[in-house]
Amino acid sequence: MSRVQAAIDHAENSCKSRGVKLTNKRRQVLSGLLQSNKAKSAYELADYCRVEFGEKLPPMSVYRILEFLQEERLVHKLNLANKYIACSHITCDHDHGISQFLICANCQTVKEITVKKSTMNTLKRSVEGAGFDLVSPQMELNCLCHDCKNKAA
Amino acid sequence: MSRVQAAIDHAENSCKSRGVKLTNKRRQVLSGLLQSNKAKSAYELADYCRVEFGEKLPPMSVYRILEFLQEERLVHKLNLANKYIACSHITCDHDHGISQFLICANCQTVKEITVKKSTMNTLKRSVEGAGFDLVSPQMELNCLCHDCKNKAA
DNA sequence: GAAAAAATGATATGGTGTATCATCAGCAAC
DNA sequence: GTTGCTGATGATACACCATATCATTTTTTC
Repeated sequence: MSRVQAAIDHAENSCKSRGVKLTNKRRQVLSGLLQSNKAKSAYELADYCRVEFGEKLPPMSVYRILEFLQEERLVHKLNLANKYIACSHITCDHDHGISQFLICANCQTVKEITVKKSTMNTLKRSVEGAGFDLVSPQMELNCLCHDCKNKAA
Repeated sequence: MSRVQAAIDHAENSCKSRGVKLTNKRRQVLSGLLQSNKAKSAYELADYCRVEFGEKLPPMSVYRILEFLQEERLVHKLNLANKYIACSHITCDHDHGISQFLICANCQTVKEITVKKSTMNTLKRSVEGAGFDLVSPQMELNCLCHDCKNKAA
């Protein structure tokens, strides 16, 4: 079974146990995100569903579906790029920690890494010292992946 | 002399020594950013100039001016909010270090803090371990300032 | 199978940003 | 001083991301 199929199956179970439905369109959008490790925009996902499944899916619906998938913690929104990506921990059962996203500014490849609690605590203290609280510990970092770096050289 | 005026004078000198011109409109846009500690969009700055100076300033020009101000390191773009803010180190002569921006998700107030080199190096190593390079060490953190936190409570 | 709820479609619109071409202001050289 | 160059600004059009609103379809529930 493919990695994508495994993740979708897992998402299916997760939704069932939470009493919500992973409909066909939702599954299609999710598969569009799983099928690559690049961040995709809502409009790109609409295109993907049209091309791949012959479904006409208006952008509005994609946004609603993405919102649903975020609530179910299956998808992250990358505010830095206005794009979306599948959570890399879909197939984990345990609640995962704090995510940082490394976004390649050239090819949009995204890698999700987790931070050490101690580093996060240091950061939190420093933010609170400045009179602020972290709303979301999610950090997005503008990067260049080594593939693109090598091609550029 | 006001804090804003001092910063503008300093920017004026800096531009002169770099052989570029801080024109009237550029000065107005910069003052719009200096005059508050909130991040502002290009369109908000256009409005500010219209109201404050009676200048009709098309958004296009604002973007060009912001680009110029960024090149002169007088202004930062906050990609997380699609807004702009004056560099808090305009009046420093020395080259300043790595900036983190704490952005209040509620009121848009921004605080620019600098990170310890050691923390940044830890982060850099962890990013490189994942096969990426940091393009810009600028980090933007989604926060809630204590003012807004207290009001909400 | 009718009423209620959830999901999706259709249309319009707003915010951010860029591409392109035209115009204007300052300044150098003659 | 006017010709021509360069940098700065204006005007128009458009692309992309996102939301508001109302209509329609599908699914549950009783």
